[in-house]
Amino acid sequence: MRAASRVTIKDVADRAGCGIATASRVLNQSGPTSADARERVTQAASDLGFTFSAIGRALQSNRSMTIGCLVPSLVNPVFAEAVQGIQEHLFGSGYQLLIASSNYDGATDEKAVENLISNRVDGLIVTMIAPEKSEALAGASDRGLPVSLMFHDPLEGFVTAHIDNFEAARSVAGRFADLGHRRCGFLALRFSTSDRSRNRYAGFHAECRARGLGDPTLIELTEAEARDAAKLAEVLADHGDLTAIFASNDFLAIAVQRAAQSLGRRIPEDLSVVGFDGIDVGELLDPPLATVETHPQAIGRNAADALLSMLRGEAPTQRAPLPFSFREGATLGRPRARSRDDDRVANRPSSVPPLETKLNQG
Amino acid sequence: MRAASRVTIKDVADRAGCGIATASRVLNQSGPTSADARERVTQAASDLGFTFSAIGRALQSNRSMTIGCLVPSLVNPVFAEAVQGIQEHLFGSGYQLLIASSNYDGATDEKAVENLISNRVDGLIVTMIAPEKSEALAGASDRGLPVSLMFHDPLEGFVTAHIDNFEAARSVAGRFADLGHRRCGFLALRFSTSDRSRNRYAGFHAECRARGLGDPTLIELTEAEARDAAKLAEVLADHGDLTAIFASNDFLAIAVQRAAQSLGRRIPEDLSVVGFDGIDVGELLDPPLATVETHPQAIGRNAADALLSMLRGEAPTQRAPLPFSFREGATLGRPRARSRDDDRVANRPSSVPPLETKLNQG
DNA sequence: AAGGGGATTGGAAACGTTTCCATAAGGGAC
DNA sequence: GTCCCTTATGGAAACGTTTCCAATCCCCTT
Repeated sequence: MRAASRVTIKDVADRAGCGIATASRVLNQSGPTSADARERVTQAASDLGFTFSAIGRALQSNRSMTIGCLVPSLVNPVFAEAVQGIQEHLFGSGYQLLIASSNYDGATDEKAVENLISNRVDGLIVTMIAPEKSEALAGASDRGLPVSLMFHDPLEGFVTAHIDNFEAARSVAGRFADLGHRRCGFLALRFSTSDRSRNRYAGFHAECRARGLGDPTLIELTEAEARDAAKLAEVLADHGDLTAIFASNDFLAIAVQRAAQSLGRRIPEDLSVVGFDGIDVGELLDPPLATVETHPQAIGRNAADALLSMLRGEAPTQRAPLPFSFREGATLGRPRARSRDDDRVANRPSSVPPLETKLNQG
Repeated sequence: MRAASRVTIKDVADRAGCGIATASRVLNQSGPTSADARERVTQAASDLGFTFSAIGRALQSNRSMTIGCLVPSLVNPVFAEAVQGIQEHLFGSGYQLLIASSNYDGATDEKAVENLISNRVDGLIVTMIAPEKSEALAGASDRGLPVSLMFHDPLEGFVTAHIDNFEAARSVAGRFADLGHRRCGFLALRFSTSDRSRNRYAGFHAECRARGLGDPTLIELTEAEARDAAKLAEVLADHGDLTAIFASNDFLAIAVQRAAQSLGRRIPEDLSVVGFDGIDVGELLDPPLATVETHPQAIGRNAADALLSMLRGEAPTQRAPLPFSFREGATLGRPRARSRDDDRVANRPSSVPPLETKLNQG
């Protein structure tokens, strides 16, 4: 089948009875041409159904008009939406999107970046396991390839589209404190490989301290624990003293919510749960998940926008973090009134009545 | 910044003190070379950090090693997962994924395909609004470009990775009939532009008839109605006689579920709801959504696999539809026994106190 | 009428590969 | 010692563009 190999500009020129250069000028409107030539060339091009070969162009211009994008997985709606945001922002810019995913694997990550680079992308938009350790990424950036990060906190030498994880997490701790929670937990998956997760913990931790709650309990989950409701319930049971849990993402929060319910703990009466990301599903749950709402599509757009500006030759400038907001949901409430043996647990000053704080805020 | 423009194979050859051809042969292990030459060339290549230019290769081999993929939107997890499936199947094959999305717009669709084609992709994997009407797609296929469809039902001249929408929908109608439902509705969004939706309706309709239920009510929603809970509730109220609704996808089903609940109709006692796709969220709802469970990632893998086989030169062969299964959930039940004033109930069931619903839920 | 200038035009180089083909070198057999 | 064959090697073409530059053509000015 593979019929008449693609029609090239030479075919067009031949049919129009002119030189290649003229055909190129007409088709690109890139130089002086006579009305006559324009007529013949356009006619010939449409007769033949000619389209430019992006490859020929890329070779000669040394620009592929292609942008490489790497995310951990498209199954996670956060990343899928971000890519969609990039996609939409790029539409009409002439740039195409080459995409790769790593499945949260650091080695695949590195290889994928190398792949993208050897495809001669004009720029990169990535979310990696460890951008700060990627030699491929550093090398690319050093050689002048524009790079835009997504979700990562600011990193020396790169521009990133992100939300302020530290601040966002602080605000959650603040709410916990306002409501009178004293013993809070931070739940993380892949803690060691996610700068976002670590920064969220840092912010959460800082604010807990600042509000006199003492250090929150850091609970690191294995993949297995996160996936298996029974195991997660065990973990939860081990931390029965906690009255509020901040999960480093919504999926974890949802898992916690379900595991807790399966243990017979009511939410939020017995346990408050707050997630992070603000995926749509959260709102459909019963009770709806309280979470830090972010806008992945905006992150994608932002990253794409930053990259395009670099591609235009402008100096890379880090932009302000994107806004986040708190989605109230219904999984966050006051801790149950303490029983008498409460102080047994409390090694923290219980001097500040939660109610007061609350009032101050209003 | 844009430092020392990329190192080419010529640079490697120069440094190794040999000709370009030899360098190429060494690096590709594509011909006879002396141990000596091998040594010098590999050394030079690694010294210089050489990588092949995919563009140069593409130009000369007339193969871009790139596959174009078009889906309506990555925000819909069904498509995002399918793309992830493609992605994973392609990893290691040497092919890269160029991706585009149309936002459910037929014109964008067509343009996107043209874009991909002018990027000289070696093959296409697409889900379009109207593949049967796309000139770009037909043209590409005619010229011998391998094309793999996803989700679409079999279409003359193309290979598709799909599930049997007709059969799947029939099975839903069968369940409705088994449970004693007599008046069923089919809820669709973008009915006119979705062959999947139409085929599902066809199957549903056929089985309803076969089981003596009479024709199901076809309810076509506008985007606005689907998005706005209040409007959807109105629509639902207008069809108060229905005891079971089959929604053409899970998001619609979820919306129906919520709208019905807001009207005070209990699910499944007052209304049975079944969705389609089997997105994960459905299981988290209360009650969990009954749905036709499909596996988008498998569809993506399948499409990619079919495409790769065509790229290997094998004749395109349509494969069997992928399996689907029924996820029981808890939104499907027997219709309520009819009361005498049944027909009156149709509009505004204010008879049911919301509290009751609430209690039943606990 | 000749020269000059602007508007068009086409040849050819360059971009980075692969690969065909011819050449060179080395070794074994006569 | 010659010849032939095998093994290595490098030059050059081709892939589809864009663009520099020189050439041509026309028309206008002097």
